[in-house]
Amino acid sequence: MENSTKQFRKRNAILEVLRGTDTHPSAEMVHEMLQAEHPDISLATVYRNLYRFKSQGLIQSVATVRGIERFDANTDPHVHFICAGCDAILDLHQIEVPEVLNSSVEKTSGCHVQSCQLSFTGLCSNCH
Amino acid sequence: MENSTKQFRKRNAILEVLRGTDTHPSAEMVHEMLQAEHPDISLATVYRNLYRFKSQGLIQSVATVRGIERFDANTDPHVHFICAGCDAILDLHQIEVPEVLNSSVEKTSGCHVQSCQLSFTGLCSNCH
DNA sequence: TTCGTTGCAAACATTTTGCAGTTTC
DNA sequence: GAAACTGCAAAATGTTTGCAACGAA
Repeated sequence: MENSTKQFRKRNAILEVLRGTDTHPSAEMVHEMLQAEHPDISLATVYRNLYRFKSQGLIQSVATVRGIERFDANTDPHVHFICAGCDAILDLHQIEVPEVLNSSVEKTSGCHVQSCQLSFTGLCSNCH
Repeated sequence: MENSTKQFRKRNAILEVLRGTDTHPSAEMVHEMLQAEHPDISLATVYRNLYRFKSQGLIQSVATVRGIERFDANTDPHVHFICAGCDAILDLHQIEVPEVLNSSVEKTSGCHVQSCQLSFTGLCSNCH
């Protein structure tokens, strides 16, 4: 399977859009961002491939804002800020994800921890 | 406005259901939990009142699991565990919400922070 | 020819809304 | 009578799926 063949051009374009942005877009935003290069791409294809990438661990879903799922090709644990004004999702690379707590959670709860999400909500600099 | 009058019986019942559980139910779960006492309650009423409570700050939406919003009448900051197996949401009272980071986030990002959410994902004790 | 990918349209699930009927003040 | 709450059904929204067509192996 060679991923640069025509067969996978659209699939790759979707992944590249996600990898080339830090806006944590929704399926529809990805679709819009592809219009210039792939005006004939269907929203169903975007959804299908986002689902596939997520299953493969190539991307992650970082939040659901106003009922809309938002995606991120950066699967390293990192912190997010979600703006209640404009629905922007920003990366907060300065803040550390408290994964050190994972074992503490497992001990006190009996749960098996796979991941840890930390996010802040408020108004971004454009909205306040 | 007396909240025990007949006019508000259903509204209060919805809030009481939420206050009496720690299962972080969805709108439909709340609706089901009300069937015994209020078999004639409509799902629209549940949705309308959940929206109202949320606007009033009486409840909060803690997560969207498989596209379904989940609610919590406990609005104190606390940590959640979300089970990928059975979709249960558990409170992790032992772990502290790192709100101390709020000012640090504000300084480094220029955002105005209103709240901070920390959650862990994995498998609960019933699912592993 | 077999398999995988796509576009389109239909289906689906969750949530919201318009409206008429009822209760409260 | 005005305002608020509710049930019902319809609408709206985001997402998934069936199917036929096409392209690659």
